[in-house]
Amino acid sequence: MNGIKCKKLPKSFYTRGAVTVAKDLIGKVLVHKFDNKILSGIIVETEAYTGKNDPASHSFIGKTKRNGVMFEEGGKSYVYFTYGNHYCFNVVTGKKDRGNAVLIRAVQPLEGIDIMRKNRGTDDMYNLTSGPGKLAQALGIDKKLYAADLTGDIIYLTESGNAGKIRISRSKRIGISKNTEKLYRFFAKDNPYVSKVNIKTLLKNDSR
DNA sequence: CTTTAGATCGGCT
DNA sequence: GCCGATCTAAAGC
Repeated sequence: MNGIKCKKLPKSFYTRGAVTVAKDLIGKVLVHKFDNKILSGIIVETEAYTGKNDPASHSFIGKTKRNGVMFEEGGKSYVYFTYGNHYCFNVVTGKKDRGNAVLIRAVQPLEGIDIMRKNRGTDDMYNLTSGPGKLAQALGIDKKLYAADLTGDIIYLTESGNAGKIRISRSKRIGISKNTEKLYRFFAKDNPYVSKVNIKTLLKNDSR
């Protein structure tokens, strides 16, 4: 039972382009009902991936078994497993067959913080959800949520009361090697729960 | 404090 | 076989 304004985001929120949705997602709340408990966090960092125009996107190469849900209409979840250890959570956006998605890179823990600590095996608040692999682990997100309906009751996103107060910055994306010039990363300025970025990562993208 | 290397596995270029 | 929309631990300065 989350107190204040918790209006679920409608389907129409998701059927727009990935870049627009990525920006609008900053300050929204990600909710997962896990083991009959509510786990939630305020989204503070996202990245847009725009399908066939975007060599960095998983959907760039066309539809495969792995990325299939990216080609559905916006409003589903795309969860993928990478580097042998990590799940990452994405929101599918745009119209059918566009292959657009937004990677949720960091959230600020809101509800169920004790469970998140247990899931992550640390008590450090700033290390619970400050990265795409970390937040998936903290919120208990895995392959079972692949293609889940984001307007359903298991995993969904809501409005929050104070979204208007957040200042949004943008930058190049992190951890990719193609199409690195695009400013498709959005994050809440000066928020300590944003993923820790080594300046050199951005410089490295820059110089090559 | 900064930097590097290793872990680890599913999907495919 | 190869590589990745990452994270962590441990070595280096």
